[in-house]
Amino acid sequence: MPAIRLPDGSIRQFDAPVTGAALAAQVGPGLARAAVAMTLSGRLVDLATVIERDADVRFVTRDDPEALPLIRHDAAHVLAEAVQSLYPGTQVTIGPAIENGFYYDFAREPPFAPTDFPPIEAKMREIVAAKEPFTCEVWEREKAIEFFLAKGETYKAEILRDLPESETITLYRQGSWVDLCRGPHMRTTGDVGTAFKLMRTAGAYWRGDHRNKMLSRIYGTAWRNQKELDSYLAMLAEAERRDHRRLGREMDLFHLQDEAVGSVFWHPLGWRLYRTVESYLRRALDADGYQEVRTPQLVDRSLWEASGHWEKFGAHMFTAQVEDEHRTLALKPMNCPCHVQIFNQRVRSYRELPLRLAEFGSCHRYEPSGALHGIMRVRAFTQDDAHIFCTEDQIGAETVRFMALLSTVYRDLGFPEFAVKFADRPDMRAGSDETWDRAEAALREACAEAGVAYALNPGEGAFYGPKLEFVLKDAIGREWQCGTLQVDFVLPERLDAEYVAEDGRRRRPVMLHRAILGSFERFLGILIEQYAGRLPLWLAPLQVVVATIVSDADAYAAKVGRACEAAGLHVEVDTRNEKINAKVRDWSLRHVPVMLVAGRREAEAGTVAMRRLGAPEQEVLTISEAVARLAAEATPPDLRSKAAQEVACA
RNA sequence: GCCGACGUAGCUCAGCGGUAGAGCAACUGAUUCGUAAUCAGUAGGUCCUCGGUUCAAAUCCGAGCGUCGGCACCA
Repeated sequence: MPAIRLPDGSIRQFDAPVTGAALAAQVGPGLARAAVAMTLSGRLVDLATVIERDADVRFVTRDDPEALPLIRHDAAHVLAEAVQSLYPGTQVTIGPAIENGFYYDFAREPPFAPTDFPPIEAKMREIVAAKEPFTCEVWEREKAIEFFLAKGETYKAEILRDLPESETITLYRQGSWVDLCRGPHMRTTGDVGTAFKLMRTAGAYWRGDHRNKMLSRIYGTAWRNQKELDSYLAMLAEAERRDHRRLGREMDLFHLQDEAVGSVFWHPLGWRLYRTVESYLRRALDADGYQEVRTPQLVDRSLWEASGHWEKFGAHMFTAQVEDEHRTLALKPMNCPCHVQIFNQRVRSYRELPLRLAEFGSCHRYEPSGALHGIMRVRAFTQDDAHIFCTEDQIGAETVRFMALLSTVYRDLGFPEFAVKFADRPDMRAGSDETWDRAEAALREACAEAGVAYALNPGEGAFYGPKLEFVLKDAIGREWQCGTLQVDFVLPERLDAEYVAEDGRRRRPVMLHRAILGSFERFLGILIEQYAGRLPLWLAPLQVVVATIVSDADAYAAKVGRACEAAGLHVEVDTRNEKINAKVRDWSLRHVPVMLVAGRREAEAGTVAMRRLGAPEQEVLTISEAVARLAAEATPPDLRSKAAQEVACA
């Protein structure tokens, strides 16, 4: 007979098995009203679950953060019921809770459009108001298949057929509507509440496979209360203002146009930002034992065939024919094979390892049209690429070293936090299973040595080796792989790289492919969004605007501008015949971090009124004080300690 | 590539069969002003492209291109 321990440590003894709901009622009427689910020895289950034996039980109320996935999953069921009652003949497939909401994939021709949302949402609210109880039923597989087939639900039948033998098959009923579902659910559809909203439609392949039929997906968002929903929607609106495509235009950084799809036109200010990051990174690589190289843009197809890229990615490579030579050249889609060519130019000794070859390599890939996204997914981009040729037992030390470098760079550029994923062998791959076992084990051990915690990303490795992915998020929380570290035993073999070992025998080196930013284009897009355009002074391409209040101060403002320039600051002098209000507004909209205002008073006193972007207050300083302060702040982080030392010595 | 939405002035958008519109930006003039929009005037458009329907197309239809949101892809 169950003895049930509650979170406060108290133990309740029962003579017979008891449901969670009954237990809650016994604990107190308030809890019975608030509880929507419970954890039974750590597992989240329905309140209706019968507790048969001794267990730890904790109730989840609707206000708990843990209730959010339940609200969202229940909302997906309510959506499906609403859709099937309004559009008979629509088949249901799957409908999970996701971050911020839920979706449901339906099979229907024609697919749903946002114009269908008002009636669907209205129906959903009816279903919620009806407070239909969720009840769980255990079915036999064959019966369940028959049941769904009889309803014309072929997708559900297919899911059922593919469920492992061991799986208990459960159906959840809400009112007259039934769905195959693993659960858990809350008590009734009423627990979903009213803080939900259908957001958008999308096409999605059945089982995520492009060879399958495309289903019609409806995305929704759902929250515990209206306040949470409102703040989520406000966050999305705010994120729109941070969009790098919008900021790129507002700050005059870059543009894209139809004649060069997927290629960036960098404007002067954007290119300055690019160069600031590039210079910073080049200093970091120079200091960390890398040797920078430069390799060709156009390379004969035979090299790509040898590396295996032609077979796997040939269709996504830009090629060029040379008329009087019988050759096909490809614009390089990546740099690895070229770096191996440099390695292979002479006999290498083990003494040279690890050999780190770096390149800011300009690459072209014919990306599928639907993949393009602003400057974050483009067809022409520049990787901050490097390949480390080393021995198998140097992998750990190189990983430790790389993690230190990457962490420093990310921190300096404003990303103290980042996610790490471990992507292991994909279905389509080069190299034997034994090779993959070794490569994956080596990378796992290297992670342990470097103290890297990661999430698994199964089957997502490169075709030649497992990889770590360093993931950053954009303004609305979409994840982008930026940095990477890949362990490769395959390409050295295919491209016949070797070195002479201590014992005089020839050996294959291991190749570590690694990038920190990934591509400048993507990283700068994320950087712009991360800072919402308000870049720290050292990164801002236009750092200071000197603005006059009256034209009598024009000559003085020019002098202030020259002082800034002399200190290496990127400055512009605004002597337009506009009110200071208008100038402040104009430059604020362009996210210029500092304004130095010069009116009659400042011109007479030899001072400037310094104003930070977005801050209402000002500080009056002498020219030299203002410039010295700004110049110090505009020093890149890696040069700061050095600059401080020089000051100390002087 | 697939599903859907969208494509009108530099930007944001209105117009949805009958001679292309607004606000902001730009340009010109006046104004010399104290920290997020001074006033007035001027100029600016193969209405994405091609084809079709029609007396007449920005508007209706078709195809293409591009962008956006997803899916798939991402060396």
